[in-house]
Amino acid sequence: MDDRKLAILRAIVEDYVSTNEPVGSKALAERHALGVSPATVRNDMAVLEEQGYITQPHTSAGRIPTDKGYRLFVDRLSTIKPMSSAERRAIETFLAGAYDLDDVVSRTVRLLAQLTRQVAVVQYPSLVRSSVRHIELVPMAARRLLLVVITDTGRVEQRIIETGSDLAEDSVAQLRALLNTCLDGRSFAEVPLAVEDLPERVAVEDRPIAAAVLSVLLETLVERNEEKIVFAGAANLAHVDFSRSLRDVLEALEEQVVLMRLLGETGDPATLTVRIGTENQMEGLRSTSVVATGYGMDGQALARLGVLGPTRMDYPGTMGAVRAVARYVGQILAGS
Amino acid sequence: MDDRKLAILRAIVEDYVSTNEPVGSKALAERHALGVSPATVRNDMAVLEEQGYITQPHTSAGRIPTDKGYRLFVDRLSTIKPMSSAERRAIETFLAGAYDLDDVVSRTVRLLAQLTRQVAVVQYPSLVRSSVRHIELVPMAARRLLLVVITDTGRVEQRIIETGSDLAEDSVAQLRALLNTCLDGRSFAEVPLAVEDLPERVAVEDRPIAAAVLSVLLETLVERNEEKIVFAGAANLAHVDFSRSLRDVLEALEEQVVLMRLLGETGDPATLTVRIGTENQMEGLRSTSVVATGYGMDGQALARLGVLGPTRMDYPGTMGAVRAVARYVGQILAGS
DNA sequence: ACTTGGCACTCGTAGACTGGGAGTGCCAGG
DNA sequence: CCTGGCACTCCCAGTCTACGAGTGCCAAGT
Repeated sequence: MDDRKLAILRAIVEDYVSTNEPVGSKALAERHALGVSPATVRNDMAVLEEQGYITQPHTSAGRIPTDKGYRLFVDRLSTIKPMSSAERRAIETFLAGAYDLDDVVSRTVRLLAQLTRQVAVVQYPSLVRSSVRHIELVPMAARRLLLVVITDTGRVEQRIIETGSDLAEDSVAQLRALLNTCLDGRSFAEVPLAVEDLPERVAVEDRPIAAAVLSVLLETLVERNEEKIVFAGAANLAHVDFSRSLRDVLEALEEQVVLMRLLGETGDPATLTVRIGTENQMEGLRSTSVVATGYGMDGQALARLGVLGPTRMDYPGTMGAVRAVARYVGQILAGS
Repeated sequence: MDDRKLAILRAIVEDYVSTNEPVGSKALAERHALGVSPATVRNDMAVLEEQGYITQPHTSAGRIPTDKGYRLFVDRLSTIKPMSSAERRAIETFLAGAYDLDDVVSRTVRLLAQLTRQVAVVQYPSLVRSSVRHIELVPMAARRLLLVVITDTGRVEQRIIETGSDLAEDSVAQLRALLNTCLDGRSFAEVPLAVEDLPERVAVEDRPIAAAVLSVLLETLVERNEEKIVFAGAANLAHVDFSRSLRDVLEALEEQVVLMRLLGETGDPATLTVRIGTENQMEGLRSTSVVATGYGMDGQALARLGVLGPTRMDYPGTMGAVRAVARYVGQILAGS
C-alpha cells in the first residue's frame, strides 16, 4: 500500500467528515497539497475502490469511505486528538461539582454528549468489583423490608423484600448487625462465601427471614444484576441524516440490553475501542460507530462509557474526548 | 354553535387523526352518516374556519383542525376512552412485577410509552409529601460521610457530606441515632422544625459535623431538590413528521427543567389535563400536545405523569391510557 | 513505469412545464 | 336552509431538459 494512497484515503475521510459530501479527485488535489494532478489521484482512487476502502454512491459522483476505509483510517492514519487545556479545565470543573454518584454519572453523560455532539452512553460503575460499605435493613410494613446496600463507590442499591412472616424489631436489628459484621469491607465476590453459615447464627424463629434477606442480597450483588446504563444527547441524532434508520437507533438506545452489548462487545475492557458500522452486530446500528473505553479508579476498569454516532464521525476528536472524560471520571470516583 | 357543526368538527378531528391527511367535504359526507350533502358540509366548514377551529394548509386542500379545534374537541366532543379489560390486566401485571421504586417508575414510563405509542414522561414521587422512614450515616473516608435518607414511598436519597474535621465512629453513631429518633415518621415539611435544636443535643466537639450534616439534610429534603424525571419512547417521535422541529423536541426532553414545567404548568395537580400546541409555553414544543395527570397513593397526588405527542394525536385513547396507568401506579405505590 | 492532460461518457440534480384531480367558493333553484 | 352545478385554484406527480461534477480511459510526456 502506497504512501500516497494512504494520504489520499486520509484526505478523503477528513474531507468527507467535514463536508458530508462525496469528495472528487479535483477538489481533493486542490485542497490538500498532494503534489500530483487530479488524474493521478483518480488512478489511486480507482485502486482504493478496488480494494474496498472507498466507494461511490453513484457513478459520476465523488468517493466516500467504506467501513473498511474508516477502519484503516482509525488504525493507521489518525492519532487521538488531545483536548485543549481549556477543554480539560472545563471537564474537570464540571465533573468536580457533582455531589453523589448519580450526579457524577448524569453529569458525565451530558458532558460527553456535548463535547462530541453525539449520543453519549455511560454505564454505572459495576457492582462486581465493588465492596460492601454498609448494609441497612428498614422495616416498611408488617411483612416488608427494604434492603439498602451501600458500596465503596458510593452507589446505593435498594430492594424490597417480602418476608413470609411478621417481623420483630429485634430480629431485624440483630440481622442487620450480623450482616454488617460479616460483610463490611468485603468485595462482592466474597459475599456468597461470607454469608454461607449466617442462617445458623440467628435464632431459629428468625431463619426464614434471614433466608429471604440473603436470597435477595445475593441476587442483588452477585448476579451482577441490571448494570444500569444511561444515555444522553439523542437530539444530536436529529441533525444527522439517518434516513429511515433513525427510529431503529432510538429504539436501540432505549434497550438496556442493547446498550450493554454496545459498550461491552469488545475484547479488552480497559482500552479505547472503536467499532465501525457493520462491525456492530446489532441490527439497526449498522450505520453507526461506537467509540468506547473503560473507566474506573486506580487504573482498574469499573465500567465503560462511550459515544455513538454516524460512521461519518470525527474519530480523532471523539476518541480524544472519550479518553479525557474517562480519565477525569476515574479521578473523581477515586476522590469520592 | 350548531349541533351539526360540532359533529362535523368531531368528524374532521377523527378522520385527520387517523389518516394524517386534510379531510375534504366529500369524503367527510360519505364516511360519516351526516345526512347532508357535501355542499352543506362545505358551508359549515367555511363557518368553522371563520371561527378559527379548522384551517386549510393550502387553498384547495381539505381542512385540518387548529389548536383551538382540538381544544373544543377535547373539552366537549370526546369522552375519555376506557381501557379494555385485557389492557387493564396487562397494565396491572406488568407493574406488579416491579421490585423497587426505581423499577416501578421505569416500568411505568416504558409501559405508558408503549400503550400510547408516544413519548411518556414520569416524575418520581415528590419528596415534599413523603415522610422519613429511616436515616443512615455511613463513613466513606476520613472526612467524608454518605447520608442516605429512606422515605416511606421507598425512595432512597443519597448525598455525600464533606465534614470539616475527622470523624469518630462514636460521633457518627450518636448522630445517626439522634437523627432517627428525631425524624422517624416525620413528614419532610416537619423536618426543619424537628431538627432545630439538634446541634445543642450533641457533644460540643461534634457540633461542626452535626451542622454539616444538617445543612445537607435540609438541602436534600426541603429544597424539594431535583424532582427527578424520566422519559421513554423517544423512538415514537421518529415516526411522526416533525419536519425541522424534531431536534427541538428531543432537546426539550433532555432538559429536566423543561420536563418539570411540561408536567407541572397546570392548575390542579391531581386531575387529568391536556395542553395543546401553542398552549404550551415552551419554545420548540409548539406543535406538541401534553396529556398529564397526577398520581399517588390514597388519592393525594405525589407527582405527575403523562405523555407528549404531536397535536394530531388520539386524545380519547391517550387520555384513557394516562388515567389508567396513573391509577394503577398509585395502587402499586400504596401497596409497597 | 509512472504521471499527466484531454476527452467522451455517465448520471444525479435542479428547474420548467404539464395534466389531472381534489377540493373549494359561489350561485341559483328547490 | 339545503343542494347540485360550475368555474376556479393549486398541489402533486410525472416528464423533459440542460447542466455540471466526476469518472474512466487513452495517448503522450518525463
